[in-house]
Amino acid sequence: MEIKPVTLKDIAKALGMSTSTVSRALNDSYEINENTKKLVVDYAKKVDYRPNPIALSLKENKSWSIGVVVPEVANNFFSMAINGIEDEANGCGYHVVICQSHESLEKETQNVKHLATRQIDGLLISLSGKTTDIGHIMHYSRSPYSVVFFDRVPEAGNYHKVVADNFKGAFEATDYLIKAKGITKIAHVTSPPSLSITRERLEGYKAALEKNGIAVDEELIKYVGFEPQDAYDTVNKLIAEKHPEAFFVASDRLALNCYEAFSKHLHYSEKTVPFVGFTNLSVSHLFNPKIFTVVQPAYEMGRNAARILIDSIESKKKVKEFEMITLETKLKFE
Amino acid sequence: MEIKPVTLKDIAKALGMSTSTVSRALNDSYEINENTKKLVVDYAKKVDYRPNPIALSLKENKSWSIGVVVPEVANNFFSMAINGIEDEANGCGYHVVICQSHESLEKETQNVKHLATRQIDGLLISLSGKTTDIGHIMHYSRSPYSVVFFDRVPEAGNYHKVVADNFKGAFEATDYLIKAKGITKIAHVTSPPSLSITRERLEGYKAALEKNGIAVDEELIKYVGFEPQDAYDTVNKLIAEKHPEAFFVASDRLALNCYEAFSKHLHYSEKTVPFVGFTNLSVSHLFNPKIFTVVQPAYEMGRNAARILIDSIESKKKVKEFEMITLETKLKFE
DNA sequence: TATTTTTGTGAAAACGATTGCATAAATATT
DNA sequence: AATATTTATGCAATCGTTTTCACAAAAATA
Repeated sequence: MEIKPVTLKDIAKALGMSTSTVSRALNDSYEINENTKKLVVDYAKKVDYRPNPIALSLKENKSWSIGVVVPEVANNFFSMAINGIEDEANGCGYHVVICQSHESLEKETQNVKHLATRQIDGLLISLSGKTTDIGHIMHYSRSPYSVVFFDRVPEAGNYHKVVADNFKGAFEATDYLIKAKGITKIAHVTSPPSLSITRERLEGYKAALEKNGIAVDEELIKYVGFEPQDAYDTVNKLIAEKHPEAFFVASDRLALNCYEAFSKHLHYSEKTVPFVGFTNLSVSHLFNPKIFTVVQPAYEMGRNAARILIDSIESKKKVKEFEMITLETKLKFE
Repeated sequence: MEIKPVTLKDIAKALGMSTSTVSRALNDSYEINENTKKLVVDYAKKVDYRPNPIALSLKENKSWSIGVVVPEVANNFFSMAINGIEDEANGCGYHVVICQSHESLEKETQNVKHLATRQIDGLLISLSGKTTDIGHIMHYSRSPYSVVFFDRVPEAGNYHKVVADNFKGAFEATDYLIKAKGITKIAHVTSPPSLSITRERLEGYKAALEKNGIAVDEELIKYVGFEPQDAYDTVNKLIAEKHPEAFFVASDRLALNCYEAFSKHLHYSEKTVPFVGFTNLSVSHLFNPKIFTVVQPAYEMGRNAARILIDSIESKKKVKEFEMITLETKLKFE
């Protein structure tokens, strides 16, 4: 049953013309006689001719595919972001190749190299937790304009970036705990300080404390790696040693791990110790004890990142500029 | 900074030989002199030569990519399955192109056609909720051996398939409710009957009832569409009219929607009315009231499906056979 | 009617790789 | 020394398109 696709040559032979004529007819070239055109177009439709995109790619040096590197796919934030990326890219005729760095720099480097070899037209990337510099990424990209960083972005340098307003989101969450709940001793559990999101959210947290005249207690701030056990231990230790009046956990996966430990301390969770997480879990409102969330516009971030990338790929302009988009987070505190 | 990749021709020119020699040297052909080989290989490494996969694809009529069509990416089961697919495929040098049908037959047809046009070497697909026949899928595939169905598979016909043991999973869950909890009035809320998973899980549910000498009450069995509101209404109605002693919801997304309505009926959920869902939510154990789950081996299903597909693509054998793999589910009832 | 212009078409090169075939040079065999 | 064989390399075709160039035939102009 192996079906062999129809080629230009097949059509040319069947119609007794040259491939050039057929090609031009299908591309509606002005040079081709209307009758010939109609003949070709009708026949092509009849045999369900579809141009071989691989041949086109070779000719045009364009793969019509964009690469995506994220730490994990099975993560609410990233799967929703990928959703947005797919929608935007597919709508523009691109397809999307996804790779996972699993928070490893080596894997991330491999991914980027593999994608480059695959002739992607551009790259969307959210950095791994171990990444501190982006030489390996820029080295394999066609140009600095064919890379868009999202969520976890490099600090310095001119690049396309799409991020959530992490500072503001963290500020508002913290401010709310202080203002509405009258809480001052808020633990902040966060990801490695190498990540942009870590620093920005921490700054938001600190700013809210300071604005409300509360001294920052460094012992309430904990950096945690990506092992679930680290999260459990950290929460248990915080509870034992510091008795925080609220928890604010700064990233998606981390929040769930911390929550797990938190929810086991019944004397804590059953009292009104609010638990806030920067997370995109769609079912957070079903948790009990309650989990308050700072929600990132994941889908929109993905969609915007893809939009910028495609614009940049397709722009013929010599003089380009880097775009930076910051999207608002939303408190889900009901 | 636009970097142009090094080609065979570039190397040939630089080294004053023909592209054929360079190609053969890099492919370690026995015909090439060892000195020449070394010269070429060293130079290639120096300039970071990487063969253009698009040119290779064109030559070999092989894209080294496989297509995946699922109803939704942002769904625990599917994102974990995709995880398995990616791992297996990437390990074998393939990349993966993902499309979402959003439970629509039209979208599914578009996706399959688009992927076919993209020259994919094979297809992994989990059918949309509206799909009742697979003509549109087989029409666009290279051969029936280059398609693997997983999770939601067509009933009849010889095809590659990877599924969970839905019957057994549903049977065990139901049997447990009866045996361990002494419950007889169990509501079964499920997806459209066109889906294989719906029918198999329903059969498991019924078989467990019958084995325990409980008559099947058709009014306790509800088919629900994909709108969240349908799920809410169904649960509310069931509670109002039938007062079930337990809920068993047969699919991932559906279970969460039903649970949402269920958890609002405090007089219900606070009593010991068990809620069971066929779901892969990683955080189900954090829910309160408790949610019991029948967990599918999503990662393994994806991995196996990709494995079968790639074996089938790469097998040179003329005589092939269809593979059917059934993996065990796991009760998370602690 | 002779010349120019327009119109429509085909041959061939290009994209980057592989590979069957031809062939020159080096070596082995008689 | 003459022939046969091996070794190492290059030429050219191929995969499916697009596109430049060339060039007939037809139409328009002189």
